[in-house]
Amino acid sequence: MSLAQLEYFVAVAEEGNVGRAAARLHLSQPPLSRQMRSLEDELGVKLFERTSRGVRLLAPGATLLPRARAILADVAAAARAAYRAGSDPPDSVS
Amino acid sequence: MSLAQLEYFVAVAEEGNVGRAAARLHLSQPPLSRQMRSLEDELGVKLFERTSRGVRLLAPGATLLPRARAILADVAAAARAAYRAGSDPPDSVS
DNA sequence: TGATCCAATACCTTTTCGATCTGGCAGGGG
DNA sequence: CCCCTGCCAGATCGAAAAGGTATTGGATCA
Repeated sequence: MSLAQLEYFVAVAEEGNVGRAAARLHLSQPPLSRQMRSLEDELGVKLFERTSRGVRLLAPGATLLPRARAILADVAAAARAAYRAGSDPPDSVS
Repeated sequence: MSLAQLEYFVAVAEEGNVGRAAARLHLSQPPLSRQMRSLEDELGVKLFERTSRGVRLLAPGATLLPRARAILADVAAAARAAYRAGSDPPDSVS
C-alpha cells in the first residue's frame, strides 16, 4: 500500500467514477483502475462494487475512506512539522 | 514522501547507522542513503547529522520520528480494519 | 438494436528502485 | 607516521513499477 494509492482511493471514492477521479488526479483511467485493483488485492478485499454507471463503496471501502483521509492529513502535517523544526532553531519564542 | 521512506527513516533513526539499518531492512546501503537524501530534499531540511561513526538525529528528524511511527501504525491498522470489514458481513454480533 | 458511457485489458514507454562497484573521510594499532 | 578498518556518498547498470494510448467488453437507455 502506498500513499499514492490512498490518494487515488479517496479520489475514486469521492467521485464514484474512475474516469472522473483520474481526470481530477491528472492521470488516465487505466492506471487508476489497475491501482485500485492492486490495492484490493493487497488488502484481500473488494473496496468497490463496479456498476455500469461507476463504482460504489463496499463496506471495506467505507471503513478505509476516513482512515485514508486521516493518514494523508497526518503525512502532510508531519512534513510541515519537520520543516518547521528545521527552520526554527531548537528554541524560539518569536 | 512514501511509506517506504518513512519505514527506512525509522530504521535509520533507530539504528543510528545507515549500513546496519540497511541490513535490518534487507536492503543494501547505497539505496538507503539515497532514499534518506531524497526525503531530506523533499522536506527541505536535514534529518540527520552524518558523522564518521554513523548518523545522529537533528531536530527535524526528532520531530518526524514519532509521527512516522504513528503513520506506519495507522496504515497497518487501516489495512486490518478494511480486511475485517470485508470478512465480517455488514452486521454481525457473533 | 444502435448509441453511449463506463470499467477492464493489451501493449508499449518511461520512470523509479535496488545491487554492485568505487571513492573519500575519520579513528585505532603497529 | 602509516596503514588498516568502518562508515557514508557517488556512479553505473539492470530490474521492477507506474503511466499512456488504443481497444475491448458490458450495461443502460432511446
